[in-house]
Parts: sequence; C-alpha cells; structure tokens
Amino acid sequence: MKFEAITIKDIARALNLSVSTVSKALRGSHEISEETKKAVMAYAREHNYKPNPIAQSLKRGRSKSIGIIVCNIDNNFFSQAINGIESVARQKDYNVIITQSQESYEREMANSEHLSSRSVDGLIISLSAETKKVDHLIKLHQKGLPMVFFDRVTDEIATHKVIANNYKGAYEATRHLLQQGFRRIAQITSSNSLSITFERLEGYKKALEDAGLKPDSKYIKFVQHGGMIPEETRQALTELLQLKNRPDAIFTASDRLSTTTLSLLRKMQIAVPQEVALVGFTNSISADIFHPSLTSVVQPALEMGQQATELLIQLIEAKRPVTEFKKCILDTELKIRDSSLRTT
Amino acid sequence: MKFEAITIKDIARALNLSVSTVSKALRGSHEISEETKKAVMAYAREHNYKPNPIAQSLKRGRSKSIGIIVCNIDNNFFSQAINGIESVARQKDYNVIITQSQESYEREMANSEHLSSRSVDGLIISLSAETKKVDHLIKLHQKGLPMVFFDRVTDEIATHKVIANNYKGAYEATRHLLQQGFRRIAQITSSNSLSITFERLEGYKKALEDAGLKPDSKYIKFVQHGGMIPEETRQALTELLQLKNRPDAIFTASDRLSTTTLSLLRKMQIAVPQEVALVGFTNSISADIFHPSLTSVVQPALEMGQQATELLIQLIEAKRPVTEFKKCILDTELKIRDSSLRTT
DNA sequence: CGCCCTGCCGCAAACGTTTTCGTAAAAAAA
DNA sequence: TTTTTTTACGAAAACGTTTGCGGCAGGGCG
Repeated sequence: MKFEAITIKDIARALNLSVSTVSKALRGSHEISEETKKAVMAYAREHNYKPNPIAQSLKRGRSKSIGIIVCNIDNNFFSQAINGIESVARQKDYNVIITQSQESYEREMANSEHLSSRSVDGLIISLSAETKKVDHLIKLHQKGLPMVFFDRVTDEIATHKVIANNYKGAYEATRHLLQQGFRRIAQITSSNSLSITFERLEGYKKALEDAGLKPDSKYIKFVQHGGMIPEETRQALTELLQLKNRPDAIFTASDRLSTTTLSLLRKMQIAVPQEVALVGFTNSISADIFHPSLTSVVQPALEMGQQATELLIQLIEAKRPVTEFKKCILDTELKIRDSSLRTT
Repeated sequence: MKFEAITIKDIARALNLSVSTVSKALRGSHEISEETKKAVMAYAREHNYKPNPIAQSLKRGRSKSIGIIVCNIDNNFFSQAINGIESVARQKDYNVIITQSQESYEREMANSEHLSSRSVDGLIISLSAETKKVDHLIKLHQKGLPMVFFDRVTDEIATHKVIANNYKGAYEATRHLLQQGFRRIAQITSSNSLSITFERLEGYKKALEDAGLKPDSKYIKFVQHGGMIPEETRQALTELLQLKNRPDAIFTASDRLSTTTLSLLRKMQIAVPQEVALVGFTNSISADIFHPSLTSVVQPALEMGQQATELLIQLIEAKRPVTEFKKCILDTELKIRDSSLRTT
C-alpha cells in the first residue's frame, strides 16, 4: 500500500555501482572518488533518497528514539516538561515516545518493559505515585539502558537526575504563610513513597521549626494518587476541616492537588484566604485568574525537560561508561497572589 | 554498552533447532509439532525472550508506531487529546511519537517529512495556524501514508476526520450570550486559515442572524498564532475595547485565547461580566475556579483523540484501500458559569 | 622489469526477523 | 511391497543498511 521509497539498491542499479559503494559515497567515505560521490549525491538528492531509519537502527543497534514515562500528560507540569523534552530531542534528531503510567505501578512496569523491548536508546522517567520498588528499572539500568530521572526520582539508581528545588520551594511557601501570620498550616501532599513528597515535606517542616512551631502529623495528609482521583483529595480536605483546631492555611504540594483543593473549597463555600489560606505547587498558566488568584510555587518545567533530555543524550552518546552523575536542582519561583494574603 | 538481548538464534542454538523452526514455533505455526513448540515457548519465557521490534519492522515494512503533529502539547485541549491517543494506541500496541509545530508552517512540514521518513505507519494531525497550503501532506498521502485529521482539518485531503461540532458549539455560546441580553458580541478567534476558525465563525454569525442582528466585521478579530503569542491577543482585545460601540460581550474561540483574554481583562481592571461578558472555548479543568468562573465550550478532547486513533489504526490495518471516509463530529458541551451572566 | 603502494571499488557478511520452498522421515493408501 | 500423502523441520532469501576485506588497476620505486 505504501509507496515504496527509493533505496540504496535503486541508486546502485541506476548508476551501475555496487550497494556498498553507494553507501560509502553517501556517508562521504574517503574510499570513494570525488567523482562518484558527486554522482551518487546528485542522484540521491534528485530522487529524494532518505535512508531507511529502521534498517539503520537494526544495523547500528540504536534507534534514535527516547522513551518517556510520566504519570499523565494532561497536567500542566508534565505537558510543559514534555514540551521541553520534545524540543531538545528534535533538535538532536531523536524521536520522543510518550507513555503514561496513570500513577499505576503496574502500568509503569509495563511501559518501561515495553519501551526497552521496543529498543529505545534511553529513558526519561518520573515515577508513579504507586511505585515503591524500582526493581523493574534497576534491571533495565543494569542491562545498560541509559536513563535519567526527573521530578520524582529514586536514590536506588545511580544516574543523572533533574529535580526542582522542592525543599526550598516548600520552605519558602510555608515561610510566606508564616510571615502572613498563619500558624496552623496544614499540608496536603502526594503519596509518601515519592521523593517530591519527602522533599516538600521536609521544607515545610523546617520552615515551621524555624518559626518555633512543631510540625503536627494531624495537619499532614497524604493523597495516594496525587490528585488524579478527586475523591481522595476531598477526603483529605474534609478531614482537615473537621479537626478541632481547624488549619488556617493549607499548603498543597502538587499541581493537581492545588487546583482540586481550590475547587473543592469553593464548592464548600469556604472563603479563601479569609477562612483558609492556600499556597500550592502548580504550573498552571492560569493561576493568576483563579478565584482567588493562587499563590503558587512554580517549577521550571520546560527547563527541567530540556536538561533531562540533554543529560540523557549525553549518556546515550558517551564513548565510555559514565560514572559521574549529576543531580540538577533547579530553583522554583514563588508567585505571591491573593490566596495566601492575610486579610484581618 | 547495552546488554545484548537474547535472540531467536540463541534459542535455536540452545535447543538444536534451526532459526526458522524457532520463529515458526514462537508464532504458533501448525507446521511445528506441539512438542517442539512447548520446548521453544518454555525456553523463550524462561530466558525472557522479546522479539526485536526493529528487525520485525524491517521485515514487515511496518513500524507499529504512529506520529502526531499538534501545534503545542502544553495546552489543555491537546494534552487531553494526546492522552486519548496514547491510551488507544497503547492498547493496540502502537507507539506514539509526538511532535509540535508550534503553529509554524515550516516546522509542520519538517515534522511530517521527518515522521514519514522515520517510517511511522500513520499520522494524526491538527494543522498549524500558519498553514495555508497542505501540499506537503498531500504528497505523503498520495504515497499511501494513512493519516487522520483532527480538530484543525483540511478539505483538500480525502481521509477520516474527527472534529468537535464547532459550528454548533459557537452557535450555542453566542445564543447564550444573546439570551442573556448582550447585543454587541465580539469574537476573538484564531488564524482565518484554520477550519475551526471558519466553523466557529459561522456558528457565531448564524446565532446573530437568528436573533436579527447583523454580524459586524469590526467585532471580529483574528489572532494569527492562536494565542501562542500573548501580545497578539492583547492587540486584538485592545482594539475591540477602543471601538466606539464597545462590545458588551466577547466570545473567544480557542483555549489559549480564552485564558489569555480573561487574564488580560483582569489586568486591565475590566469587570467581567459587568463591563464585558465572556464565553470561551476551553478545556481547562480549572475553568470553574477562574475569576469569574468561565462559561466554556468544552470539547470532548479525550474522545476525539481516541476516535482519531481508532480510525487511523483501521486505515493502517485495512486489507484493501479504503475509499469511504468518515467525518466524525462530536458534540461540545456548554458549561454556563458566571462570566456570561447578565448582572443588571 | 618486477615490486609495492595507493586509489577506487565490489563482495559478502552481518543486524534479527519472516517466509517460501525443499526434503527427509513417518504415516497412510495402494 | 510400493506409492502417495502428511508431518516436521531446515536452508536460504529477503527487508535496507553498514563495514571489513579483498582485488584490480595504475603509478612510483628500486
């Protein structure tokens, strides 16, 4: 059905040359006379010859494609990150193959397995919320598959990592709430198996301690699927609001959690920030038109994607095994808006 | 560097069989005795044999991957659509390769060229705002590359198309504004070369005419890059607001345009809906927490992506050339919120 | 004049499959 | 028993490349 593309063989036949000569000519080998090269090049251009990348992949053992595993692409942070990944990959002539784990451990395993058997040259991964063991990735890594983690990383695999400065981001967000005079600051965060959860929790705790407050576990709610399931978030929020000492501010530690929480608060008719103030991690470009406009910790998602991709391609194209690994920590930006401002 | 995977050859050697026997056994051919099949299967499973997809692609002439071209993935509508595309593709064992045109004609050409030379089995495309000629796609289509258009389609290529009912969506949005009593209804829309622009414009005009009003071109502003460049939107909005008979309502005809316009109106301190009402196409999941909450025409993005993918895979796997093409038109949903409600 | 060197090119193997065809042995039919 | 059919497998070509090696000229050298 598909129109047969022109191959090296066709060129060889047309020019009365051997296949190998044509191949070498196209690659500019010194074994071939200038004259012949010219002729071959000319013919190739004229007939719009494109080398078959599949054949090349088979021969070279590299596919010039990289696999991505994220929990969900329909998320501001990840779609921005993928935007960055795609642009760098394209520029270096790599294809980007996207998969989604939907926060499921099973699907993450299946996707990593599938991508590696599909012979991608490398992997860029942000772990799923359900993932507690990374044996599936360790196995692939040991087999020599280059991988770079971003956002949700693991300590169990020695390779490049790209993360936002979650600790500092959370610290600043919490400190901001404290400076505004809030004292009972709760946190709604993702699964406690995630690196980002830990880091954001630590930053939050440190800020409280620096202000002479003791973190209280009653005020910390883990949402196992990071906001993908609204009901889980509602549950966490409701529990917080029913506490004797109801929090006067909430820090939501991920993108989906932030928007969902704000939405729920509005449905519950709870005034923000009057009754409860809110600060959240989010990369929504619309945070300034929320009601109230949402004070946000914004991650440099695009840059994170770009960096991760550059590091991965370095790994892939390294002549000798790489043993020094970077952990890139990019600063977040705290955008102060109405949702966190003390009104009284 | 990469650990060599086990191949059919290895199995053959280990079991004292020929390569062809193993291949047939793995595919369950009737030519092979049950006994041998069992042995091969067992060995394969035990050693975690995975067929090399690149070799298979080369042999079969199909890559089991589909290419996507959208203007930008960092956009609610498209990320939701890609979510749908990915899920269906995954289920049918196709890979999804993503590219972004960034609304550039040049990049769309380069991407389509690149994807086809990368031998994807098919293409799912939403045209870029700059695209006026589709010769580059016609060429590929004539060569036999299956393609499905979605969202922004063209009449010049006979193939499946999946779109939202833009006409009806725009009609309903405009009618809603009319019912609320607004009379000077402006539209800010995308490049006038896009199908969606035309359809949404027609629905808008029809609604006006049905209400006995004459569409006025002063009230219609085209934004060439569909909101990717905020300054263009600002320009359009400013011009509208400076008109003698300033519009009392605006209908924004795309996702980015809607959020950007609302954001600009807030920055300009123009009260919505008191001074200007607003209805927009948007798939933002946060439209209900905007200030004011935004009356939206919501497209079934996920379903559109799924449908487009199913149709494409049908085309790819069709035994005989397909000559009957579908144009799937999926209904939008008008979510009425505060931004369009008459207050006086 | 014989030698080697260099320039230019082709042969053939290889990457990992799939598939067509051939063929031996075993089973069935004569 | 011989002939035919069936069963089960292997040899080899093919997909489109890349690459090591060998060969054949012609030219420079001794």
